[in-house]
Amino acid sequence: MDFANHLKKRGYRITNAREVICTILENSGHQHFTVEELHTEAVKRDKNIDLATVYRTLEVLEDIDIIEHSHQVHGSGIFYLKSEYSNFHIICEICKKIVDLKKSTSKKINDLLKNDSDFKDVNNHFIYSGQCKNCN
Amino acid sequence: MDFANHLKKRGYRITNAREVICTILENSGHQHFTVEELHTEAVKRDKNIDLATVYRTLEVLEDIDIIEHSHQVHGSGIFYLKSEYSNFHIICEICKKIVDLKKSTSKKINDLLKNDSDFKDVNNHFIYSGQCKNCN
DNA sequence: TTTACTGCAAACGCTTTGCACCCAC
DNA sequence: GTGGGTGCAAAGCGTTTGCAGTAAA
Repeated sequence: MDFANHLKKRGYRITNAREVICTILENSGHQHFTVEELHTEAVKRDKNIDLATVYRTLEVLEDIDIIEHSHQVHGSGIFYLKSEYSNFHIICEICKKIVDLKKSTSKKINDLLKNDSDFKDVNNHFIYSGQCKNCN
Repeated sequence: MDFANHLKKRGYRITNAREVICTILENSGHQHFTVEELHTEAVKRDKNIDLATVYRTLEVLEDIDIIEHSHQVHGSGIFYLKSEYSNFHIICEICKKIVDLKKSTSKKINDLLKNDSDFKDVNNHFIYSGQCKNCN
């Protein structure tokens, strides 16, 4: 679970910005972050960390398979720890809570798409939205 | 099928820009357009039509339920005639062809999402992507 | 010492908006 | 005549990039 070490092993340098962002992610549980949120957290620990650096660090962490990102239909990208338990996500338009869908659901959706359209490697980098039970 | 008339009935004015865009859409079959593509077509018929006007006209046509739009994960929005036969769409990352998924598939996906997450009114305004059969 | 990484600022692509003029009604 | 619609230009938003300076190795 030492992300900085993963970076090192893969030939990336350990810098303060990267350590800060890794620490935030390591302690995040399985929270979903916008880049802004992550930047805000990072700045609390080092006020010089730039938004561009956050973007670049996230790109690196995605490259070494620590995190993944998805896109919302409206609004910014969402970053979170890569997990073997989930693929697809859904966000409540009202309370903004993000729910991870079960991997089995993701698989069923991919199968449906494949059978209907004959496409392969269907992209899952977007976030469904709707209204959750509590908001109805 | 007279979109300009629909506009009138709903209290919107008929302007040249609106007529031009309606004509393009009426003759489009069930093509999927980016705003750029639609603007390029519109300019062929009246070189003064502005991109902003295209956006505003599309908003109006969506309001009166003639068209719908979806978002790509990367790139611009896609506009098309509203249809009772399809909901979800998938685009080939390679050849850019857009395929309409069967409404039954859309429904099954919505049901899966609903059962897994307990969300309702699941958004379908995005476009899946993948690689189509011909491109593999 | 070397060059990967950084902060900063500017540019990106798509979309929306403010405004004064114009024309459909 | 009135105000809804327009073209134009500028700004918006999230993201990416160019660059010269900095610091990890």
